[in-house]
Amino acid sequence: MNAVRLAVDPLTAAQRLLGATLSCRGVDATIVEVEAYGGVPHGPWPDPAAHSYGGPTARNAVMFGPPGRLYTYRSYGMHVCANVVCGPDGTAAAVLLRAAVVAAGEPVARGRRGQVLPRESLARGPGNLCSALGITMADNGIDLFDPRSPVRLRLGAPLAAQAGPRVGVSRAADRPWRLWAAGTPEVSAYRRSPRAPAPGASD
DNA sequence: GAGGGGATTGCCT
DNA sequence: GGCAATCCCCTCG
Repeated sequence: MNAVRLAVDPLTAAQRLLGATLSCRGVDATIVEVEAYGGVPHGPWPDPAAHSYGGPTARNAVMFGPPGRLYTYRSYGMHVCANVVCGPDGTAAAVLLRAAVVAAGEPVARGRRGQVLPRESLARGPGNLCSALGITMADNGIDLFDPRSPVRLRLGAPLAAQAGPRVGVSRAADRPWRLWAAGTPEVSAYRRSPRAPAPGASD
């Protein structure tokens, strides 16, 4: 079981997910950009920007469960974003998948995106990644290492990573928990949240 | 039961 | 760079 390799802190898990292959409904994609998220204030990785910061709720319950599961949430009412749960069972942590390179099933991915796009844009951005792979809210909580699952994850040799601040978060905006594979054009553009305090302000 | 916010995206000027 | 689209979920009364 590869899930044990994710039973670690979110930043280490994020590093291990760079270069991993995600397979879903006819498309294989190599993960090239991720963001680490932690949990509750008094847990091992307090993170004010994480959905799990306020404790378990119906929405974020999967984040508190065992590693290797898929945590999906709806963003701004229209996009689905996918996370890989990490950390030991009982802790809250996850890694948001922000961009991937489509390695197989490109016509399927193009059909889902429904428009003419350059190859590197097919799964760039967390919402677009889920769209290209066909991941929906119904996939929340599934085991990514179960051969029967419609969404599968295969860990490989991690890629060389660069780090920077997370995109779009309004709290702990300067924490460098966004990792991407050096030199790939598929990584999403950096946008600071409109609600984030000025750069350099304390968490 | 109502109200507000958000780990986004693409199109507008 | 600005902004609208859109839907849970969470919080509060």
